[in-house]
Amino acid sequence: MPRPSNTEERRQQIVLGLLRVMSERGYERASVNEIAKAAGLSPGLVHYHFSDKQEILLVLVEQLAARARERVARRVARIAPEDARGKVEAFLDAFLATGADADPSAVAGWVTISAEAIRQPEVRDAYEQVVRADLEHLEGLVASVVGKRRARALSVGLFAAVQGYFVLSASAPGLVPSGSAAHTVKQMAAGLLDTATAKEGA
Amino acid sequence: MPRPSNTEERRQQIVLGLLRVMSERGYERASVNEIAKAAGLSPGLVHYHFSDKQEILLVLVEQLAARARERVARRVARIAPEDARGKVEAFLDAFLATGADADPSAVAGWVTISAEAIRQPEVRDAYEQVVRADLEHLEGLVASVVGKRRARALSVGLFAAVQGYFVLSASAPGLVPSGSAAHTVKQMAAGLLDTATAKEGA
Amino acid sequence: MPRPSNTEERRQQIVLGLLRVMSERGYERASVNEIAKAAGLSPGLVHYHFSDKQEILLVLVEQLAARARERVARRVARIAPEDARGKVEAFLDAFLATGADADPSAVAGWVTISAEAIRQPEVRDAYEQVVRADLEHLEGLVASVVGKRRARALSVGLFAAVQGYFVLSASAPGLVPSGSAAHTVKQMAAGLLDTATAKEGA
Amino acid sequence: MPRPSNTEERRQQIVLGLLRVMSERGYERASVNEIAKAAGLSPGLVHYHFSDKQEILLVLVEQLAARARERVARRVARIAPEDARGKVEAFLDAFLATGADADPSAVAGWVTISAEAIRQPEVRDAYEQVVRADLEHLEGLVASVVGKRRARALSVGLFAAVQGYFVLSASAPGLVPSGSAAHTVKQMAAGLLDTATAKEGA
DNA sequence: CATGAATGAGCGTTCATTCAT
DNA sequence: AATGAATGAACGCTCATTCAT
Repeated sequence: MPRPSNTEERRQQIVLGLLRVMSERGYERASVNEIAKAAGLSPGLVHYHFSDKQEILLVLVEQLAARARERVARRVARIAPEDARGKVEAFLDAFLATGADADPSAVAGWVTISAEAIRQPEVRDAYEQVVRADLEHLEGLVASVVGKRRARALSVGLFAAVQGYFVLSASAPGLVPSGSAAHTVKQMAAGLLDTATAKEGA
Repeated sequence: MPRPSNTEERRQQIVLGLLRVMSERGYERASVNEIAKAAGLSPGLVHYHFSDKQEILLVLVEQLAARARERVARRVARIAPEDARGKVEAFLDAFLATGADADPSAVAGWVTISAEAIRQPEVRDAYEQVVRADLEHLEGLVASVVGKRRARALSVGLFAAVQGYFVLSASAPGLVPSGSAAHTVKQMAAGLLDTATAKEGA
Repeated sequence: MPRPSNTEERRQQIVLGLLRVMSERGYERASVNEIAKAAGLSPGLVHYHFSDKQEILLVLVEQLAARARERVARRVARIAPEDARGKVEAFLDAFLATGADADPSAVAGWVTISAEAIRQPEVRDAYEQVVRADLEHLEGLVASVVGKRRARALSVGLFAAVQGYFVLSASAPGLVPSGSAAHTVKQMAAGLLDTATAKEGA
Repeated sequence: MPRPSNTEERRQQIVLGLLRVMSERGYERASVNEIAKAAGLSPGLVHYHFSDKQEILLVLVEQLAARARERVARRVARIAPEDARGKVEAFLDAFLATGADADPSAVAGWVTISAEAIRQPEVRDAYEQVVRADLEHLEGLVASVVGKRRARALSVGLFAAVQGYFVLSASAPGLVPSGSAAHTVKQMAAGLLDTATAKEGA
């Protein structure tokens, strides 16, 4: 009787090992040996479970995205169905109220992934797909407030603000007043939605 | 008669070589040999003019910052002294109206630098110093509109939006509607400033 | 009641797996995992049935030799007992009329084995033993025509030509006119045997 | 004043280092570290002068071929212009009278290259090109004796015999009677040329 | 100032072999 | 018999850095 497969568990360990090492040393400097050590495994095993280092990164992208989607879904679900603005705020809170402050290594990892997306086409594809999905979600929520025509640009703006807070909190942590991110971005959202609604009404 | 020093010219070439290579391959993968080739120089000369690879990066950070400061100064100077809101918009335009679209390699380089700032303390210090200076400038402009008390958080929010647009346009270029960045961020600014002014007035 | 042993069948599968992989990738690059996959077995099983990779190769050498011996025996048996020259030609046909053209992977495998024989003493021993047996067979046939004294050198020459055709057809396949090998080597044999017979008669 | 380039000298050392190590351990087992050691150089320098290990092999193929061409040219040049058969024999002597016996590592290297040609397309191309050039030379000499029509098949046969002697002397050295190779192949040549001439005359 | 050869540590990856099940 | 996860050494290759000229 063969030993029961523990492949998924091992892949998990390795992906989390990459996140840990990468958030401290970046992707290039996260050597496979260190990833293995962080995962408590032998170096050879990493390549038994992943065809190459990039594959680990791609799985990590997907996992971080899934975590975020869950957080968003949970928060948005709590909002009353007719409260369209509340859902937009819930979306933003999901990213900023806990994300940026609560899990610095995930934020650092995400910023690192953004930079890797610039030069690794496969990473870029994965990154774009994740961002596109998030954006479409947000765009839908925004459209309920201001209509479809203006939703795209507004949601990109709000999402950019979120990403920008990630970058600043990871790369220049001393400069972001603690706890201000969610509040400020929601204010931006309110301003954008008001303006757009007013125009729409005109 | 000693030949006139060309040190500064050489350093310039090398720094621009790094920017070029780095925007295509990232910092770690930008080998000194490639930097030298991009600069039209021999590899050995790079270490004659810089003590190590990181020093080139630090100079690049400062140069990109200086370029941005000049663009900002030029635009803000054109605004009527009493038009406080106009100056905020000029600041944002300086970063987004030309920056993100017009010089993709500088944007890619800046995003790469943000990620390197996460793990290289010296890079982080340089990055923070640059961001702090920009933020203080923006904060001053914002304070003229809404007062000192609220200026800090608002300016960080606007600056985050700018950084976020940089990241999105470098890492997921298909997703940012072309030309929308400056307009949207200025809308955000208007909303924030209106809200804050109203509160202040209250 | 113990299940009947399938050891021999498994060893067969593995040896043929090695031949398949080796003819495409060479011996060193034929990984045990690939051999197992080609054999339809699990990697661990390979080392259950063989102590190491080299042992598979040694068995393969013996099997390819056995195949060749059978082909030779079959063809030679068809020749009239008194037709000594006919037997020499039958021997050569056994190697070249079908071998080189009909089973490219066996030819590639044999050429690969020749090269491995240069550095692995155990492989060299196995290879030498096989070649010696073939040579002794051929030498016997040649001796019936020209006498024992000259048979050794002549049979080595003919055998060398056979091996040379193997190499050329495996390594530079475009250069050997299709179907010419058996004919040309038999012409060589005829020339050698004529000359030697004439000298012998003198 | 820069140091004068010694690139060609270094490349020579490295190529000869590969030949030495490869003739003892095969191509795959000839590690870059060992090649460097055999060449008296540091490991990193190998990749400074060659883009990869295969490039060293390709240069070696060309060098071994050049050596052989020179030996052939020297011997053939000594033969009287009208002595067509003598030139064929000189060609064969160039490969077998000294080659096989005198430089075992070159022979072992060549046999190794033949085997590598089976799986590395670039090696195959280089190998085929070398063999084609040699064959065309021999074919021209043979054609002077028997006419163009029969020359191709005969020259391939003789060349195969030469290659076969290389293989046997490298891989099963005990089985080739010392000094017999050149003599036997020349006998084969004589037989082939006689037969073909007779037919041609018919 | 400038060259480009040289160094050696470290990287991602492969792999024969072992072993718990 | 059989599985496939696990190991760790070795490989080809890259690279920041040094240095003789």
